Amino acid sequence: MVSIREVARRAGVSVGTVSRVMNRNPTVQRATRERVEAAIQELDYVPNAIAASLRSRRTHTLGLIVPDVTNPYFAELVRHIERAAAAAGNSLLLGNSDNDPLQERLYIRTLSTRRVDGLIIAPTDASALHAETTRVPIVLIDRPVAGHAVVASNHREGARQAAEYLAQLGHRVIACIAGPADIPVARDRHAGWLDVAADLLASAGMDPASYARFGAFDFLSGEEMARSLLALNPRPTAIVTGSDQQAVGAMRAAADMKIPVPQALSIVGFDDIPLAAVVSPRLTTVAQPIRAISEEAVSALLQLRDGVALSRHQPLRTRLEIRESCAPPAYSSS
Amino acid sequence: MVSIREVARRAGVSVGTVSRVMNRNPTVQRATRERVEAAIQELDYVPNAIAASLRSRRTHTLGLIVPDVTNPYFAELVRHIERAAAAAGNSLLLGNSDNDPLQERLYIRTLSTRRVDGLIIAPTDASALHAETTRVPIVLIDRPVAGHAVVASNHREGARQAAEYLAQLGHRVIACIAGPADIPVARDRHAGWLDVAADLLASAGMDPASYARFGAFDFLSGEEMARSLLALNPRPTAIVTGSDQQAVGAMRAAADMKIPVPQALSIVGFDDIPLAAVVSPRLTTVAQPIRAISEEAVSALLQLRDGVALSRHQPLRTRLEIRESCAPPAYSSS
DNA sequence: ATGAAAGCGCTAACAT
DNA sequence: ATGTTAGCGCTTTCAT
Repeated sequence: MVSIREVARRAGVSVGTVSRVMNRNPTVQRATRERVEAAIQELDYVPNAIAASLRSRRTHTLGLIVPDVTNPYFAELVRHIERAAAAAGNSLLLGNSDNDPLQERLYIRTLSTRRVDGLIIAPTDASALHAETTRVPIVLIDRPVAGHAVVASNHREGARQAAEYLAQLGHRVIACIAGPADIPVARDRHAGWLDVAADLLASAGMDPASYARFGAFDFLSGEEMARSLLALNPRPTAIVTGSDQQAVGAMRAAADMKIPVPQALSIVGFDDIPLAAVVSPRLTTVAQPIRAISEEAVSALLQLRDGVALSRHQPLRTRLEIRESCAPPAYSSS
Repeated sequence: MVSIREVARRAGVSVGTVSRVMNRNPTVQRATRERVEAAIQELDYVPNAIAASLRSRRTHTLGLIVPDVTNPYFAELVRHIERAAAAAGNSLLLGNSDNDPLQERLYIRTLSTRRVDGLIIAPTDASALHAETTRVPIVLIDRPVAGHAVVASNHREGARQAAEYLAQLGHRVIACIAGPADIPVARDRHAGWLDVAADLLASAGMDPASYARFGAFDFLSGEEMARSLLALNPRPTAIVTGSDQQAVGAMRAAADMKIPVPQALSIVGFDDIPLAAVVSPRLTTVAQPIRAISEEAVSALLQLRDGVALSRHQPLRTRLEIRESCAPPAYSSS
């Protein structure tokens, strides 16, 4: 593989000058620069970023750790973060924590070893971060952990929007399919549901807790929780879910139980992944500003890396995307 | 940041010995190794993989370039490849080509610069690979390009299975929703459909070409192509698609046009992503062995890196996953 | 505006 | 079994 020395020799300059050309140092004379560029072309020189990183202490590489790329929400996140990173001249090292704090910890180590310039993490569990005393700049996504910068949307407010919309439609028995009980994001959304549904349920003589389920964010789990909820008496006329995947799983359960959506059951999703707009009926859902989250996370990380003090982050606004999966309850008394 | 020298000093050994311990060189004595390990612990030493890579000429990093992580098929691929890479002690640098050959070429450059040990690419267009005279080992996924190793399933055979299944059910007017016309994978699947549908269509006096559409692999495109196909006279009673996403888009179009699936229209997907099993009706689809593909790609790449000559790859077998989205045609004459 | 040379933190070859 | 040391390919002072 051709090295910087050979380029220098060919262009008749010193290696320092070649380095300056590659780093766009404006002090090199135009003619010199052109000779060097020609030599680079002719030799098809592929600079060694490893050597550059060792010396400059910059890898121009960001690490991203997500629980599961297979979850469309995170897939969108990965895509936008990758794009933002690339736009700023950075590559992306990807880690899949599989919702396992141990894996997460392991990746933080591995990526630190690789000397990434910074880490973006959608954390699965606070402990991994708490224990880690790393010197790598970190920006969290979705979920705050004390002492770390975070970019997130207002999950509780989002779930509350969803529940309020259903209440306005006339629903009284509104159930909740939440994410894993140990994940704050899931708890926040559950809390948003409770803000609205607790009184409604209680005044009808029911225990709000019995109308909530906690489980994974995926299709299967959503389907199972819906089955359990739809077996309740009185049966809920509406369900607020913690993810679009759970919502689609719930639609599946309803179909199996011959409960028409939205005529006999209203369902609201969360995230607004592309799938939400194509299932039948089209899913009404709480849209997260995934792109804004991604871009803000990258720019915050880059600032951190450059030693800029971060201002406190404002939670980003969610937006209720109204489509077809909700309707007034069948026998609404209003 | 603490360096290997400090660890050596603390353990009372030379840096060479510390290096040996870290690289599991069996020649170090047990007692020595334990002293070194203790020092590593006490100092919370995070080795610098960049320096190690510069010297050893190994980055233990693989590059993966996919057209779009947001496509569930590729998301699954990323996940399995990441896992296989991690199991072999390698990290993963991810690039999203966005179906753009220029982007793809750019990523190949960037990752070469980063000195990845190898590259796994799901190519968008042959030209990017053909032009590139890189010295990095490359393994292709899904789609062959002359002169490169490839791991792929038998797309044509898969689509043929799907079409044959529909023919056996009694369908005669079987349409095709294909991927982009310039992508060989899409053409292969289209060819598999044609193998079965051409005669059927022709003997009924129709032009097979008018029952095929080419477009993107996503929901939206599938929906549009289905609309166009379902406006045909005679209307197709079945559709073979190029992806599960297109199939779900087609189901959406059918729902909008009040055409019940599978009673009046049968639909077969391709890939078998998790979504396929939860939509209503559950999607009958051609399953690709994503995990096998991923693992084989990684192990082939690792072998290439280590200078092992690769044996010719056998296309992997697809499997028709029969679920609920197909039925005999409504007015089957049989 | 450019050259010379030190050195980033490791590994690997060689020495003992 | 372990120490010593050159050097991986760059960037970055420091000279000039």
